Amino acid sequence: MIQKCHVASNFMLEGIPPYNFELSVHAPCGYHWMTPSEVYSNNVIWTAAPLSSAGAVGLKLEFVGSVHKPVVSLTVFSRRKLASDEKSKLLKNVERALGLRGDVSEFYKMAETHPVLKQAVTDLYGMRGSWGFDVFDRAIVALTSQNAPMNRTRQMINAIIGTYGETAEFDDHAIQTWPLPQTIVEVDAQELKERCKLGYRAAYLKDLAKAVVDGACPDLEELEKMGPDQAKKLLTGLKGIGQYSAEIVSPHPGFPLDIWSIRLFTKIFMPEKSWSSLAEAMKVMRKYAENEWGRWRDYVFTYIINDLENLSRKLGLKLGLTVAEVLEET
DNA sequence: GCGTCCAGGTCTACC
DNA sequence: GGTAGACCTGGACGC
Repeated sequence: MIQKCHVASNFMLEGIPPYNFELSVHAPCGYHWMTPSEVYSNNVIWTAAPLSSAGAVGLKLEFVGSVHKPVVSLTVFSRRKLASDEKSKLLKNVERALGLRGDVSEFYKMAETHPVLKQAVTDLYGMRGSWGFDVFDRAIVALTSQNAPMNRTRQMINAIIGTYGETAEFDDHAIQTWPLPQTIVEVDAQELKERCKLGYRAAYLKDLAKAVVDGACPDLEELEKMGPDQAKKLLTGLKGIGQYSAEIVSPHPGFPLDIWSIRLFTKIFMPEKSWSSLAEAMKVMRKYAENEWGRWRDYVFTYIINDLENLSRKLGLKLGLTVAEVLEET
């Protein structure tokens, strides 16, 4: 559905330094920040998000501060004036996705203790690792990442957005964004499977949409209020969401190891160890991440993944997995 | 052009 | 609690 968004509201968002806007919102980990069709140019990003009550809203974010005094000017374009609760939820979700209020000084101090982390922090100074608008789009990314190489994940995501997504027309841009869960609930599972090439994931996606609509799956704000364990337990209780997906969806720190990232992390942090099985490596690496980096383990994950090329070049690490190689391999 | 193999997370059945 | 096999699809590869 196309929403012509004429009504504009402005907000100024201040962050905790250091903050690098481009590194944080421009294709983090080779993916989108909010939606795949967003446009980034010279410290401005045009993107969109789906609001269940008001449809797609256009978002223009312009970085008007500096790394040491970060300020983002946000303009929200909607088809009608947003109610105060809609505005409040939208602002919370955008601020969370920007990671503006996150203080990373403790992480940077911790990173001093390991040469690889130290280098990654130097290369990506001020980057945040947050992304996504709410629980449903994060869950779609998690579901389509299961059992699929990156190219196929992109293909499924593009088909879902292209077929059932919302489009916001604003400020000379037309940005496609995620479908509302209410839309997916109404779609026949077989149609979803065939049109979006989802395979067995179609049933999971439909169940998940129903869970979001019914309230069985809370939004990110509610998940944030829960403890990390409670949020994870709730998410893994949903059909199609296992440990990996729960760590992608949950707003709490996680370490979403998959088949190729486990090779990468064990190579960097446990190069001397040999493994009897992949399952063993996963278990040990997860425990290591929790013990060594605690609440910062998601930052370790994001910084390493985003800095593969630099780390290979500057530290002479034979990771065998630059971004290009990972994309090629997957 | 056709057939085969591979990638990858979760669920289910079974031990 | 641990593990094997099935679930889907597109792309790579060999013939």
